[in-house]
Amino acid sequence: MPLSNTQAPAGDQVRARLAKLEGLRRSGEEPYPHVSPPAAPARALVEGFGDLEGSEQAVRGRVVAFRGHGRTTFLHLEDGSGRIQVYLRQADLGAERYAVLQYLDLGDFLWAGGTLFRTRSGEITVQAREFRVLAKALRPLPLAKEEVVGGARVVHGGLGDREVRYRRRYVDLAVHAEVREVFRTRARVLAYLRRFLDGRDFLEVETPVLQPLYGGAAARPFTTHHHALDTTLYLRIADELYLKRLLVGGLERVYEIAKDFRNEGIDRTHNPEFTMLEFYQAYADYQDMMSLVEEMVVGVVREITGGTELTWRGETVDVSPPWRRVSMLEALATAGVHVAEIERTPLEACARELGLDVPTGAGAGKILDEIFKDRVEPALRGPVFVTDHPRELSPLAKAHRTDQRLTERFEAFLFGIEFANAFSELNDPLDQRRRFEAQRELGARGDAEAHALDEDYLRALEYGMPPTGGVGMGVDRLVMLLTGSPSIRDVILFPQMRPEEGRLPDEDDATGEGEGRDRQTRREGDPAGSEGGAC
RNA sequence: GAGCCCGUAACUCAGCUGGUAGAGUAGCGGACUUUUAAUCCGCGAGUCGAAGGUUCGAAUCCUUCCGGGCUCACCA
Repeated sequence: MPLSNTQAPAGDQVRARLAKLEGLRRSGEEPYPHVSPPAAPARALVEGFGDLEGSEQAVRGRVVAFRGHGRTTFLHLEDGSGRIQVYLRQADLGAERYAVLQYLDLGDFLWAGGTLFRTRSGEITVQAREFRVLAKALRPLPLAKEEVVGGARVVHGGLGDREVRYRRRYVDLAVHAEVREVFRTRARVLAYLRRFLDGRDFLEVETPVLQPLYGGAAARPFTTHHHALDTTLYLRIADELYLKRLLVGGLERVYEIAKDFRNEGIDRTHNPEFTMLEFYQAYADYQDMMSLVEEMVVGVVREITGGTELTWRGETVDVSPPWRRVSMLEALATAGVHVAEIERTPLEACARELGLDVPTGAGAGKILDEIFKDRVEPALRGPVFVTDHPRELSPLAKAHRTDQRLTERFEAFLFGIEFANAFSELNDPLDQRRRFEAQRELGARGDAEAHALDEDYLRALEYGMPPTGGVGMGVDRLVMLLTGSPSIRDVILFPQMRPEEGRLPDEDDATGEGEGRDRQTRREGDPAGSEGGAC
């Protein structure tokens, strides 16, 4: 038994629980049975109490509160539906079974069966005739206690350290029902988006995560290597170019909910891997896509909140269509910046005047974007579509039908956060080649995020792609807004963190140095072993 | 990458201008047959993020490092 090794560093609480584990076994209670007797959801019993009072019922879940009173014990079980109280009496269970309760802890999983009743103080409760341990917990959970003070719910305890909450999400989830709720909402958002697109004849597809050439966005990629092909592969930064190849192939409406990977900084709105919804519709342009985005967003807001208002960080907006649509140049003019020419020299002068740094190697479009971000973006409370970006910034967007300096593009903002980006997709292969070449020049001048030239994509366009509207939507950001989460980390179950230095000392001890090393050796030796092995 | 802040028991935190640690919850022991932050009595629990330095003496002061948060920058 490696138990002794685990004990010392983990402290007295783990030690006590290990002792109780043995106590359970000694009393003939299997601490980790394979199955559970059937049980009802806690909420079903509470809500259906009117009809169920006095009936035999069973519940199961995690022990989240425990109050012993000598020959009586009250505890609360929490399952996926909610909480319910269980009342256990020595008189009902018999002295021998009742004594087993001393080996229970907060955090254990338990099944209990008995009569449903209401206590003197009014709480719906199962008066247990029998119980079963379903799984023993060896580490203490920082379970919160709640009290009601003057009608307000006051929570004591819980897990506050954000680092621990993100790193040990299982604890965060186990202890905070509201965190579980965020991820249920996330799932509902995803389901709604699928339903919305499926209902409009979009086909859900899957395209490569590992790509020989990355593209579809301006970003630095993660690089990896395929051994058998002996070739460099990149984790996708976007699936755009693949989806548009499908348009060439005659799939007129496609979408993908894709994990994208960008080798960039991490902050409140950026995680290195994130979920992007991209959808493309043949015979549509960016105006059509604006309408579709409006419809989609108001639909998902209705789905989640029941209304059309969204509140985030103390601000409330109404997402009912139509949203404001403002071109980049108009917005700048409104902000007092009049841009006569999209030329490098006057723009640079303008940026300098505003006290902005002009990155070396920045083209006219980039400078315009800088000015925009500084003067306009912070004031965009939304919902709003910012449209018609300069060509240079949008190498995959079709030139604007009335102004060749611009493209037919929009970015959608809510609360100043950009959550969608869309174009009338560029389907002129010759223009696309020129744009790629311009990007290559930017790259040569040191822009690490310049788009790569993708010959196969150009070849695809040369076969002919219908006029198409396309949208990329940041799902995580959308979920942030829908759940009132201030950080993207609150809507990603396991956000990227710096690796923990080594393993926890007590876990090292539990596994044993030698065993850990063994395991690694075995894994590394495996391929060689199978080559020359018994088979 | 820059600035500010944080890291003390399982959890939430206190520890002033240096004298090697405290509270509540959780845990352990005891009392208690309708409690609900149950209550009452008692007890234990900590490489004070890490390493150096100053000092007779460091959780406390200094330096560096590690990890995190916020703001900014970067990032459509």
